[in-house]
Amino acid sequence: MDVSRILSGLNEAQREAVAAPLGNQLVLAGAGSGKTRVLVHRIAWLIHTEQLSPQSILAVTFTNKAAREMRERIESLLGISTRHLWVGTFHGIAHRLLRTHWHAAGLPQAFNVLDADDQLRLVKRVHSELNLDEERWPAKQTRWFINAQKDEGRRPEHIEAAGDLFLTTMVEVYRAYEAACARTGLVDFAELLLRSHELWLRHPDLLHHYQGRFRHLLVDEFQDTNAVQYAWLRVLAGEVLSVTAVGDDDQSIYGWRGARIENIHRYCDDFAQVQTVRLEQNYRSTGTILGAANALIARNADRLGKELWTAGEEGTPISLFAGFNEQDEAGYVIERIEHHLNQGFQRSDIGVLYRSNAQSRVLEEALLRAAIPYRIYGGQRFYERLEIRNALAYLRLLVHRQDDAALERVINTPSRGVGAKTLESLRERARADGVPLWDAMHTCVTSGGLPARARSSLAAFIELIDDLQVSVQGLPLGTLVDVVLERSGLLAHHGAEKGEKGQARIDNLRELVSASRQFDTLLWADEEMRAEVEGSSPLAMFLDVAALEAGDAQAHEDEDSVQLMTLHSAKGLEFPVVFLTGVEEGLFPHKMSLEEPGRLEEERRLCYVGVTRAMQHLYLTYAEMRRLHGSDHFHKISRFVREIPPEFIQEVRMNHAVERPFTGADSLGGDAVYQLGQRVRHGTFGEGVILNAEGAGRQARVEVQFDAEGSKWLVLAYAKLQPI
DNA sequence: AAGATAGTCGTTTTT
DNA sequence: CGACTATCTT
Repeated sequence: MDVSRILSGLNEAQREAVAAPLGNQLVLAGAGSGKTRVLVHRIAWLIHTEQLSPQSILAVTFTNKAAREMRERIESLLGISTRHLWVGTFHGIAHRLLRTHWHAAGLPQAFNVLDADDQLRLVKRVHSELNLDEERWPAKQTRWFINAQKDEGRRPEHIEAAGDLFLTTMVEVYRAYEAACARTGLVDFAELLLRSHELWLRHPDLLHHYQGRFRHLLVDEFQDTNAVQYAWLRVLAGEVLSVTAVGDDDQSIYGWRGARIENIHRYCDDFAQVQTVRLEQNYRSTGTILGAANALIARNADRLGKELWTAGEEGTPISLFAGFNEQDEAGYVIERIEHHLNQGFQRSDIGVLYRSNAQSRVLEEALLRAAIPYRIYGGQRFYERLEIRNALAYLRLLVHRQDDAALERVINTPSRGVGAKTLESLRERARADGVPLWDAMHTCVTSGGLPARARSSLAAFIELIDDLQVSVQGLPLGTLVDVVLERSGLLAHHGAEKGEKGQARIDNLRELVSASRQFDTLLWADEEMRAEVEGSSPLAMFLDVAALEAGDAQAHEDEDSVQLMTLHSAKGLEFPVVFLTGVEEGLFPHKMSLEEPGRLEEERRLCYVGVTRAMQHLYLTYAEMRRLHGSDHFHKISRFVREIPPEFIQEVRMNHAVERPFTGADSLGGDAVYQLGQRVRHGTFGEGVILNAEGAGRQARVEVQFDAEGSKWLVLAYAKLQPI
């Protein structure tokens, strides 16, 4: 492969970034400017032209998906295996380091990763041990506090809390929580980062080893790094390694969970001779969409400054639609979706975006009614499902008996007569002896202090786990998981759930078996990975994958479908047609963000992200009246819409497609002619008068002012109205 | 130990 | 309004 291939097809700025001499570089990559492409080609360039060996490159991303994509693209560009290249998420890399250097990091070899759900349970337990009132001290708040502290790199002893009841209490819980984690060998997500940072600081020999191994570090989505991640990177780079930071300050939308946009500025100060390259040519959107995006983001202060441009078409104006209410808004979205589908777009070419998840329902219902297949992002993911978490808990116990979080989850699932009281005495025993629950359980069984029945239940549980461990010895991973599901009684337990739930749970558990089998196959096909199993086991490695990667929300759904998601999850994606719904003051920008200017700017960046997802057609829609939390809200149009110059926007006429008089189904299933002002009778609501109408055919709806019930929007096809 | 019921709360989310 | 939880009931 020759060098020209690495540079061909790149624009001047991209080429500059890719072919820069080895050194510190900041790539400010605007939306749709070919950021991933530059990263991938940069790595190829370093290997090819700077003669860096693949193992001397470390590339860090935020999501597993991004890491996977980068790996795949490097492989296809260079035609080499990326096995020796370190590409992964911050958490994944930190985890790998801790697994390798567990001893130096002060962890038990078999430590388990604690996910958000188990973390909350643990916090609750610590709360009750400290006799904190759940009312006054919500566990979620404490979890948030602990994670925020860890994200900032602070241990309890770093927090100045004197005289402040809130802080003193939080620090006390933080301490007790840490002690519980240490006792039971559990490491939460933030801890992975914090501890591997401390690993660098406390073991200069290890740090030097890695500084010798790596030559260059690349970080994607730099604007999303938090304080620990930045510190980790800074220490690792030291004075010897160079760093490519790629990011876009205008797309920083995770400030609320610790991301520090300032890290981009700090990078320029802290690292020597940073060369900055701006990628401003956009290959995604029309001139109109970019004009709107540029104008919008220009309202933010303290930007590094960037203006997107395109060599392409101006395109069509942005459509702005005002609905009466959210149903009306959804009706318009459906109508336009159908229009674009008729034009020849695929359903997957269409993205429907919203600020908060609660908004998805009305849209879903409308899509369902119109029989348009859709896919909704977000929601519960595979490894987060109850039955899967239960199964993983059994597996975790097999690997690591000290895992209290796992033990608590399954000791009585399925129920085997270990109730709340027994569990409470177990916890007390564990607390008194300063040991994990498993050990306390042994003590209780042998030395008494419990009713005979509870003792035999516990003994049976111990035997179950120990027996499982023995009988599972030497089995291939898939079979092992299968046996555990069967013998633990989980399969029967979940299968017995009524309705379709039971079957769905069984299906998911079967899916887990096949996922583990697949993982096993992959593992044994790979020399390198097999080497890593030394000192570990396929099961332990599978559990790590499950902990660090939540999996997809929907099981392989491959039907062409319209894509529904929040603005946050839309980052990094693009669609020929985009609907940005609910552009209303209070909703977007969200009312919680209105007070602090900083948060409002983040909302604006979120809007910028939304607008720049669109390639050809962008729709902004809002509802004049919206039912939220059971009451009506009358929102004004979002300020963000006003911030877009009017020349880019075309207001769509309200009451579109209304035909008056118009026809629709009547109570006998035939067609009837209706008019505004006409009196009608409804089966349940009684008599009323038609005030308003919109849509046509199956979608035709009318607003009826009922004499007794007030006014309601009804779909003619279902309402079975009788003209009077 | 399941099932019913009352009470609460209501951005955004990855790892 | 409706999803989720905690608590009470059988």
